[in-house]
Amino acid sequence: MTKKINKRSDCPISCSLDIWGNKWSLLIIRNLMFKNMHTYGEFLKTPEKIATNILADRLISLERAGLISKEEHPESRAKFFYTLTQKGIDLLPVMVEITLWGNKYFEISREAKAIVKHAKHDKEGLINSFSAQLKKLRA
Amino acid sequence: MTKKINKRSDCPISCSLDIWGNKWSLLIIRNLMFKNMHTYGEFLKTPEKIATNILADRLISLERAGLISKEEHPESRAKFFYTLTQKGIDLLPVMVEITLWGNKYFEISREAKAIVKHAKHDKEGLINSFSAQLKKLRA
DNA sequence: TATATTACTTGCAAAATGCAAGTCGATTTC
DNA sequence: GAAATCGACTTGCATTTTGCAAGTAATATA
Repeated sequence: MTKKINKRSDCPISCSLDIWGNKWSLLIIRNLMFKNMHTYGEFLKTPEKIATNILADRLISLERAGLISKEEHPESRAKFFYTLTQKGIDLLPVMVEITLWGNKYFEISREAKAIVKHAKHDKEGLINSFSAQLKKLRA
Repeated sequence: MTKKINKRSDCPISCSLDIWGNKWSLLIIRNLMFKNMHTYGEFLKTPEKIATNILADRLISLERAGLISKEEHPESRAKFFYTLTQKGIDLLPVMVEITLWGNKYFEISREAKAIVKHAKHDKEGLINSFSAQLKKLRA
């Protein structure tokens, strides 16, 4: 397991990276935030193909950092239901800006373009609407 | 040297992380963007203490990705002068949102708080003013 | 009761990161 | 103008992180 996070400095960017500055954490956040995915199995099936041990590790560290929460699945006791905490939901502006930047410099999927379009037209509205939806999941 | 980047998917977030989704790249961008640092030696002296070989590696990969540019130093032929390209400057909104998120969840430096204050008061103005300044450096 | 799902764990290989020391050309000092 | 210093790396090796493949254990389904 990845060992405890030690802050490198008191810079907000450095502190943020200490938590989610790696190849996979923000993709898990993305799945929870924009793709309506909530289970281990769904995260595994993603096109980026995260390795199962890494996924397990990242889920623990994101939970420890307070960005996500692991709860009983409403429909099956064989699964768990992961959601974003408020701290995780608060990454929405970051995720939207990354999406806009990525859109400017890469060929991206139709699905992502829909979010880009919404963001360009009404960024605040997009963030508020996703934020409201995500909060509903945390009953 | 880190090997060639291979895109994991056509998701803008995934593509972005393929370029700068690691512990150090955004800190180098931060140094160029907010701290008026432009040389190898300045990057090394940062409180986060990047290892010299990693710094060299990240500089090459950021340059290859088109986010930074390495030029002659205006004052000495013993140094090089690194600047952000437009692609790098375009990360300003991402960096500002990360800073705001970091501010919400960590104890941060006075210096960073000044940027936070400016961003909260007039985000667009902050971005435009930094953007203009950074462009001037690219003569 | 047998097979399949789901969420992991484990063992090992490969890649990335980190540390300390060394190189090499440009500048500064004596 | 030779010697020391500076600045930007490179190199070798240890540690940590990531990745792959296979296995396990608790539900759930047939």
